[in-house]
Amino acid sequence: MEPKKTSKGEQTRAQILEAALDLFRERGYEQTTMRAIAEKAGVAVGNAYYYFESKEHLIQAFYARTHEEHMAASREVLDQERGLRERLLGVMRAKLDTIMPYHQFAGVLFKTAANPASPLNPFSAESLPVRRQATEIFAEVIAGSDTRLTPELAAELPNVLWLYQAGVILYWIHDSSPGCARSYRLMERSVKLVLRLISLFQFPLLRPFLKELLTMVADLRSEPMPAPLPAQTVE
Amino acid sequence: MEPKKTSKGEQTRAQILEAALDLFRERGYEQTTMRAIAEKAGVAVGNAYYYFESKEHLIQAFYARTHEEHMAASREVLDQERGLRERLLGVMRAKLDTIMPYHQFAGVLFKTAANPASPLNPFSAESLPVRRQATEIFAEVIAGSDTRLTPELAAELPNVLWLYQAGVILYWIHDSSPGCARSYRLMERSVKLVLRLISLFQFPLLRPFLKELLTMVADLRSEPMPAPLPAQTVE
DNA sequence: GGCTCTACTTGAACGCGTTCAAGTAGAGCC
DNA sequence: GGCTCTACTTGAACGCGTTCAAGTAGAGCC
Repeated sequence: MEPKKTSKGEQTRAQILEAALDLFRERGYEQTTMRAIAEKAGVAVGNAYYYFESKEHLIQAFYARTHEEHMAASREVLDQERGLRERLLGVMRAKLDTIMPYHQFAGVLFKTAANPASPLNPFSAESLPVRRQATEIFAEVIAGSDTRLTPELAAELPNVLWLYQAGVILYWIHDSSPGCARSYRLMERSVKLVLRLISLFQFPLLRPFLKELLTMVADLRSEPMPAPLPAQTVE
Repeated sequence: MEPKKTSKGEQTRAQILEAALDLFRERGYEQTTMRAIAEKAGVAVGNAYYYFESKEHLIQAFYARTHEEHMAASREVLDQERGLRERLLGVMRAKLDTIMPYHQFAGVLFKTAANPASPLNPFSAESLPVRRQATEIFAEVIAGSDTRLTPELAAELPNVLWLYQAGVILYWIHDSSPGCARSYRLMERSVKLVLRLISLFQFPLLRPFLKELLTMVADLRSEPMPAPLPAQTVE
């Protein structure tokens, strides 16, 4: 639409981003300097800051990339499978598969992502859109399956599953078994447990318990996580 | 025992640490420079590095301090109460109470603690002693209570409770409600749920489920979390 | 009193993320 | 062709964590 305004800038932006991601892959995040990125991209250091607020913000691009890959991979699974088990398992496996190539710098990613003041923080307002999208995948896992759930459970479950997924990723980040085999095992076994839990909760006996759990979760989510503390500045 | 060897050095070390903690409280972690710490302590910058490997390592001291306070506070509760509910609630409340004064720089704490390559990481080999101690508190919560649990559950539950506690702290870190009221509410409500879960698991109906859950948890814990990835250097 | 050894201490210098004042190049208008 | 405006670009400089070569002071020994 406005090719004049963007084309040149967009190109520079892309050059910087590619240079950054290449170098991150090659030698890791910490070992990559902004000077090196600028040099590889053929621009001045200052220019990188014209396009990206900070070194951390360069990660956000990579983040988005992974997310999109996962969405695509999930779509395939969800178009194929009808069983709740297969759908959940497929989506979870797709997630691990997508992030596997980046395992070596997962730590840094997580470190910045975990900072409450960071825009990369998955609970932050800035990443709400991505979080919502990710939750929607789980909503689809449930909605498109041949298993019928009580409405209350179906309403809150996607958020719980998103949290569950975050837990698995947390384990994965710390996992250095070959090929992250332990993470895959955790994922498979815990999916089974999650499904058992879900079917258990259909028992009337457990209804009051489920109800309390769900209202708690919903209540805690109700007020969106507030903005980063003003006192705390990101470095 | 060796007062000669240590006294002078220990004193300098203490000076630096106090200066650091004071400044952290006053203006936060990021805003405090090593130069400022050194100046306040009346030593040269380089000297601070003789006693502490890095700025991050200064946090570890604070970490240890909090942990000890919590142990003391828990002991009081555990000496008083016999009910499982009261004991767990008391220990969890003590935890929040202990860390509350440091809420403002919890973010930074967590950020470094979350880095798999950091010595502060609660899963790291370096913090195993503290983790074990913390888990032992939960073991005592159970052992000293008037509630009888199946041996398998009693064996694995402390670890699960430690993880549960970590989850609550994670929420607290991101909580900016006044006085962290939401965190306290989460804690109280989730303790109730945990207790219900525990009693639910005494039903024979749920035994196989419990068994699978426990073997999974035990299995994942069995191999200790390996050393930090070699590729990943801490900045 | 001098020698040696060890535990501590210094501060200049380095590397790197980030900022900012000073450009520059092209588009649009006259 | 010149004027102006905007989008982009530059690289020197700053601040801060960290390192390191060069001390220094006291203890123990002769």
